[in-house]
Amino acid sequence: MLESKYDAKKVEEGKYQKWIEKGYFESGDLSKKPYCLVIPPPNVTGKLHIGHALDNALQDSIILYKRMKGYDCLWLPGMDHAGIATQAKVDARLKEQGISRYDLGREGFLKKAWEWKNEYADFIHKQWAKTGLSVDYRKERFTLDEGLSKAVTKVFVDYYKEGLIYQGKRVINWDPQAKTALSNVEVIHKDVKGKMYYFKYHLLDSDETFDVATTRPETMYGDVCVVVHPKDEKLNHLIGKKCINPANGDILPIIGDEYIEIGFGTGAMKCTPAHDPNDYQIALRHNLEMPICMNEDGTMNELAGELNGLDRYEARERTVEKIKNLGQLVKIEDIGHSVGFSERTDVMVEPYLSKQWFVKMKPLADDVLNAQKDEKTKINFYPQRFEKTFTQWLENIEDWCISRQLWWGHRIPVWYHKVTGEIYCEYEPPKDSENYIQDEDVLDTWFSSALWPFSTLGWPEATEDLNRYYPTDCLVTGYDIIFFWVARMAVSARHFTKNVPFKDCLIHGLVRDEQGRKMSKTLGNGIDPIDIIDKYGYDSLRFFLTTGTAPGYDLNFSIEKIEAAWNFINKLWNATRFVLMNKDEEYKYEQPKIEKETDHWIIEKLNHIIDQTTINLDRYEMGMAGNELMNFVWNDFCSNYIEFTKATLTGDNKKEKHETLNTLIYVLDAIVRLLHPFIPFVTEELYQAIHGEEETICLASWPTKILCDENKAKQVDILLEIIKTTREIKIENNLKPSKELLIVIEGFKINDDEISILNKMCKLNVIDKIDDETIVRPITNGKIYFKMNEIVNKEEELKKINSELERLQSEINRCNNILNNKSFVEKAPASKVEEEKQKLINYQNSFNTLTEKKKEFM
RNA sequence: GGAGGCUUAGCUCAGUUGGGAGAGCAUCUGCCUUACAAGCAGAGGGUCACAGGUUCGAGUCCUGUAGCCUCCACCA
Repeated sequence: MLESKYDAKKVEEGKYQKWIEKGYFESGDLSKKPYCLVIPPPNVTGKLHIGHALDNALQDSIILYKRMKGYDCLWLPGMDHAGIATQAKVDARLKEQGISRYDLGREGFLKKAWEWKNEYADFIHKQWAKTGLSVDYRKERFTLDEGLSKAVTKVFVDYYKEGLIYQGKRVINWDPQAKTALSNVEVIHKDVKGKMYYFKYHLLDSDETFDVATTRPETMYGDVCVVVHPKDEKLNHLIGKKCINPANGDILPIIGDEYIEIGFGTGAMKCTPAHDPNDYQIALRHNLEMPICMNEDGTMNELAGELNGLDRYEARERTVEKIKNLGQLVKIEDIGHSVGFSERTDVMVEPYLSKQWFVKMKPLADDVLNAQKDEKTKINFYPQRFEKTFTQWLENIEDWCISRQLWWGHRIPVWYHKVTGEIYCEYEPPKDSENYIQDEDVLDTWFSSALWPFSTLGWPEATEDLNRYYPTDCLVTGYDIIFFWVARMAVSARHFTKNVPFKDCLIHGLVRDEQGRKMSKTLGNGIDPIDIIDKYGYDSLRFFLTTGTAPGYDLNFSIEKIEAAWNFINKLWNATRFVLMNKDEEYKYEQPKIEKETDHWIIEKLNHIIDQTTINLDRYEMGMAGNELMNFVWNDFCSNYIEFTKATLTGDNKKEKHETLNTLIYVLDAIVRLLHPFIPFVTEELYQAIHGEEETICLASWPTKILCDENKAKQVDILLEIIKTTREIKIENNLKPSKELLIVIEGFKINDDEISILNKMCKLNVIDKIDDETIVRPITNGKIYFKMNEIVNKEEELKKINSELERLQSEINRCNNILNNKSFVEKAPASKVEEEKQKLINYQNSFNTLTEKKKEFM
């Protein structure tokens, strides 16, 4: 017997271990159609947050649903080494111990990093277990696995040989804390308050001066010229002349370039090719020097003279001071501008000239864009609008800087000949390795993630898994990593597998806090999913996460809604408890016969909800599916159907009672299965309560419909009208709910079953004739007379009748208007016209009923 | 500068081929009724941001306006 309250802790304990032991989540049943998801691999940097919980819950719901639908489901788990993020964490840990990675050396550091990885992988596994992830652990992968590393090497070498990877000296985004290059997407632009410094520049051998503005005076030590627009009438006379850099007294040529916008700022711009991408382009055009004035850690180098070794921000202040002392500081303006920060370390990114490896993205992106134009070769985005985000990024794509000056990651498979400097780039290291030095850098972590859907299945080997499960069916991820990951997977999959990496891409939003703010460490408003699970259970959290919002939109965390989910589960729990406690020793479940009208009614509702849930899950509308299910369970099943059955369950007829139980259990079982993708743990508990502990819902199939008679079902809708009307009458007339009312029904043939239901549900009995005080209420195709022993408050009743008549009149007018509208009758679908006609008849009936009654009060 | 989104009941939000506005929470009234008081039975509450248009019919499609939000790109 189930306890009277749902206890999530008890329910969820131990189930996952059992499921895993029994191998319920293992793929490979070749008799079924394959279905495959690969998990977006979490970084081995820390605990999983609520965003992971959302992402995983959605995937698990899809997988559970598909498994019940009879697919051979592979949900492939794995983790990402997360190069820069993990290295930063390990660095921080070492720092606590008073050592730096340089003390350990590359090998020693990597050992520490693997220790870190194992520790956090363990942590992540525990969290996955708490959230019931139905993944196939036999297929688990890690991005630094041998197989995946092989895939990475192949991709690099092939790209290189095809001329799609090249090495080049460029101004890239430099993270001075991690001391590595970054790609464009790893730079977060934030609006910050800054200062614009205006300096007076002197011409060489002349008294003439002009002003130059900059936000970064510290880069002046890397300036090579001053640029004006050749058509700028105020300034173009300076072209060809020379001026003096106020920061260090260098002589700078003044050149003309159309990059400058006339009228913007002072019209003259200082040019620092090694520390600004635009200046770099100018320098290329004019064949200028590109001196670097900073070190890798963001301090100044010897070019800065006496400021050598100072941090870039301090150097800025000192430089301004210096120029001020020269009397050449014109003004300082407070401005707001956008500055790039490193996504991982959050330090200000320094544009920095350096030699890096790049992927030529344009031709690769074009292949994806072309494939996207064809229904047969495209990725389907849910919601669709994200396709535009995806394609627009690909259309404007820039080359991808893939080398990172880190140790934790896939080492670049490039060797330089010690003597000739010749590049060796092959799948295997050079045989005469003593003559070569391998490139020190590793690859961007996203380089390996970009291969995830196929490298995890064994590519480049032609494995059975790859053959069977690729392309994968769906990828579930947040909109925040469409550029980082989704687009790059699409690119590498198109190039190397000539296919999509996944057929569908379900995009979800972020989980925000109750006020709709982004969760962040600085705000301290993050929600640890484990805390919620401990308090309410995973099922409540999951129901909230999967049904709390429409696809693609952010979800505000809401403890209220978690509680609402808990309440719902508790409701389901108690409904099950009620059904099961009515079983007696002689009872044995049999397929229900569906004879009573109420049985037809609930089966019809069940059929409908099976259809709806299926449709909604097929298009990833978990929110709609969940809400409709909840309404069905709560209203149709609990409030109505269970209440209907009480009439027979409390009676003496055992056979009838058992038949009722058959239907109850039949519907309940279907409900539990329909809800399994949403609330996996409690549905297992209830499933076993129904079928016995040796059974498991993990192997159950998706419910199917059975026949029922819609006309019989419709009778029950009228019965519900009677019940509702009666309850209203009681409240309106201050009658105790327990008081029995006697009624006469016209226009509706009621049977004995229904009479006992009425009596049970609203203390109502049907008689043949009433001749004293009555109230009349219309129902569909008929009316009810209520026998009132107390004297009816005629005034009140008349008021009610009048207002109801008014309402009916306006409804009648509305129907008439529509039906008299020729265009409507001609153009609207016949069913719609018929519907309106039927409504009109009902309204008129009701109107007549009340008009008649009104006369009695006049 | 480019793109996308939002504006619906007091609050948080659903509303998918256009066919009479929904949920949860909150509020009010009445109930311990053989599961559930974290419950049950009722009730109130919305010119669906604004203005046009298409249509027999618009919360839903189109155009414009206003406010808010997000992403991308950015000028020293």
